[in-house]
Amino acid sequence: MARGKIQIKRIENSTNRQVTYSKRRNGLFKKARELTVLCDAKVSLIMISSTNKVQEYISPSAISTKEFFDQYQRTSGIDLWSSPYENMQESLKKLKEVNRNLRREIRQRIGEGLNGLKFKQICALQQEIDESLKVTRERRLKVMSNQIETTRKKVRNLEGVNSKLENRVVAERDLDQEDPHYGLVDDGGEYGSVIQFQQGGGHGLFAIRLQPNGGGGGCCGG
Amino acid sequence: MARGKIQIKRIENSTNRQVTYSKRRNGLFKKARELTVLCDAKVSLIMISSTNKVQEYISPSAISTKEFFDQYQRTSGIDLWSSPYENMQESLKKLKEVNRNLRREIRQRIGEGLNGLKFKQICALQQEIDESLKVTRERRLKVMSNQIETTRKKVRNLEGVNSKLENRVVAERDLDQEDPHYGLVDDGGEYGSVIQFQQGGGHGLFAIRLQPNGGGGGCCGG
DNA sequence: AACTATTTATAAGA
DNA sequence: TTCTTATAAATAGTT
Repeated sequence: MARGKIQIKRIENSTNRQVTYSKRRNGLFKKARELTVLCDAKVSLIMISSTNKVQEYISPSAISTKEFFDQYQRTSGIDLWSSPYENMQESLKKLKEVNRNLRREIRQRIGEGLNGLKFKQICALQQEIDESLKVTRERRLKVMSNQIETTRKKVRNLEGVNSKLENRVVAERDLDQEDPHYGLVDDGGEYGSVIQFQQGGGHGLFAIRLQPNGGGGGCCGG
Repeated sequence: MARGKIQIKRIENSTNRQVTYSKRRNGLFKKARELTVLCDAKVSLIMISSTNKVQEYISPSAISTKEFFDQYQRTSGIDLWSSPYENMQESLKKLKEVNRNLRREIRQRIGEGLNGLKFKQICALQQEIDESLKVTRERRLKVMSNQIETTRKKVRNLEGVNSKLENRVVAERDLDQEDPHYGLVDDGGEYGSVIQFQQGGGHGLFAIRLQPNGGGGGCCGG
């Protein structure tokens, strides 16, 4: 199905046959796994190569172990059943093979081969991200505290200026009896908590209130 | 694998799941058949849909094997599992036990029993959280926008008051030649972006800048 | 074991 | 279910 269409008939070249078997076997296993997950189905897939190597996939939810082994035995290679001893030896071999496969699947699930993305790495990365989020949050806390302090100073300064100006005006008013009624417009604002942002970008500016314990900000908190 | 990539996870919509099962089942059967022919392999493929319909493919050679083995058992009457090779039986038992454990581990990794917490549930919960985070974020955006606008008005008001007061003072200065040097202290602050918080508590106040795309907030993105 | 030009499989929509 | 079709995946032949 690539670099040329092929006829579906036995591949005569042994090496090619082996290679193709290996590739397609993996493809088939993958498809079986996907079907299992996507469609909530149970799948049992057993393959025996022309060199008599057995590999199988069984969806985790599939059948009971006993049923599986019964089926497994029934579909196993024939000429190996000539005696109870050989039968057992073969069973051992196959069980070992199954074990290998199961282990591989676990490895894959843990992520040692899953699409090159290692689950553990992802976990580690997640932790790193969480950590740096924490650091960033604390740094932001500091910066913001400074900004708050700076702004408070500015506000105090501004209020001071206002006050002086007002005094000046009041003094003047006292002199010429006019009543300009200038003053601070107070609609409940608390200038002690004004925050000054000195940012250039046109990005959305946001404010959130952190919980007293300093929690907030994070997510998926661990 | 078409008209869009899909995640390999259970298809929640029942109809879609059925359709996909049907399509992929056929695909899998076809692949199994091809493998059988191309590589001279034996394949047993059994699928049980989520509606408990069973369908299977067994390569012709495997069928003969199966038949042969069934026949062998029927005619010989030999119980393959009660031979004199107890040590082997023991090994088999142990391997079965290991297999069971491995299977359980796989099931757990898939999430069907992980500490009573179902992985799927966790995923769903995560999505819910993400959704509500989004809603909350948008609501916050609105509130904050209002606060920003309110504050801008206040600042404009304050600036207007200052300006008038200054004019008054300048006019007065012009009259009496004094030089009080009053004025707005400007150390780079941009009053157009001042935000006024009208909150009572003594909690830490925080500001974060949202990304333009409104992304942020999410984590563990799936 | 990689690469890549092709062929297949298939998701979404009818 | 089946058909269509744009797109994702699988893989045959090659290195």
